[in-house]
Amino acid sequence: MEARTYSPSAIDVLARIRAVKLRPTRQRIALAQLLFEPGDHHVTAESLFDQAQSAGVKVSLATVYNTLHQFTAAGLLREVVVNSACTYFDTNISDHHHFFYESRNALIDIDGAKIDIRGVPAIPEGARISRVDVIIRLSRQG
Amino acid sequence: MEARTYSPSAIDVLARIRAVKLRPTRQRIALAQLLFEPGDHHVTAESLFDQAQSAGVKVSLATVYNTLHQFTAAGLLREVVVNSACTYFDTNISDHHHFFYESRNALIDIDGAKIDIRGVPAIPEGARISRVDVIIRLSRQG
DNA sequence: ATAGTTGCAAAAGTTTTGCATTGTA
DNA sequence: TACAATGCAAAACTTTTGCAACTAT
Repeated sequence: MEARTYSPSAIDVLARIRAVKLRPTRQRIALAQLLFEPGDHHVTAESLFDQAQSAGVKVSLATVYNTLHQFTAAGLLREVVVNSACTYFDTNISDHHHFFYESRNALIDIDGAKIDIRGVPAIPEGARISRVDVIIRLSRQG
Repeated sequence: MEARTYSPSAIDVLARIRAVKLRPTRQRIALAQLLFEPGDHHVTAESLFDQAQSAGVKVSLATVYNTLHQFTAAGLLREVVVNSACTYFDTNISDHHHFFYESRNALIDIDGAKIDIRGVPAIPEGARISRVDVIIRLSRQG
C-alpha cells in the first residue's frame, strides 16, 4: 500500500464544488484546492487569504469570507468557535471535538467516537440538539 | 426557610470588589450591583451597558468592557465563548457547562458535577488542561 | 497628594454589504 | 446571453487604546 498523498487536482475539487451545487469559479476552485489538501486543516479567513496570496491566487478577503461561509452552509466545512477574536473553519466535518492550545491559538481534532459524555440533562421541550462541542483548553506546563 | 431574595446592597458589592483588590468606584459598584443580583446572569458588554442605562447609571461602554475584563481577571466572572459575534460573561464561576439556544442567543448553565466526560486522549507533554468547555447547541423543534 | 480610574473619541480588528464589473454555463 | 459571483471599498460591529480630567484612599 502506497503512502503517498496527493494534492487535490482542479478536477477533484470541481466535482466536490459541483456536488454541493455551487459554481466552480476560479476562486472557489483555488480556495478548495488549498482547503482540501490531505489532512485536517483549521483555517481562519485571514490565514486562508494569506495562503492564497502566497500561492499566487488572486482573490479578495471578502470573497474568502463569502466562500468559507458558502462552503460551511453546504456542509463542506465546519465552523469552530473557540475564541471571540476570530472564527475558525475546520475541514474535518465528521463527529469530533477539539483541543485548543491557548498559547498558540492552534486546534487539534479529537475523534468524536473516543469521547463519551454522560449526564446531560433533559433537553427542554421543543428544542433539539444541533451539536455538542467539547473544547479542551490547554495551556503550557505539566 | 424564607425564599426571599435580595438585591446586593452597595455594601455587599463593595466588600466583593475590595476583596479582589479593585477600587470600589461608583461605576464598578453600580455594575457589580447589576451583575451580582441573585441568580446566574449571562451578559454581553452591550447588554450590561443597556441595563446600566436603563437603571440610570452613568457609565461609558468602554468602561463596561474594561470592568467586565477586570472582574474576569479577578475571578468574579467567567468568559463564555459560544458565538464569534460577541463575548458572554457568566456570573456563575463554579464548574459548569452550557446549553446554548442558537435561535435566541441565550445560555443556560449545566452543573459541572452532573456531566461526566470519558475517553479524553492523553494531554500532550508540557501542556495542562486549563478548562474543559462543553457547549450543547440547541435549535428549535423536537 | 497621589496613584489608579473614568470618559470620550478615535483606532483597531474582524466581518458584512452594495453595486458595478466579470465570468460561468 | 443571462444570471450569478466577484472585487473593491466602504460600512457595520465589537473591542481596545490613549490621554486629559477626575476620584478614592
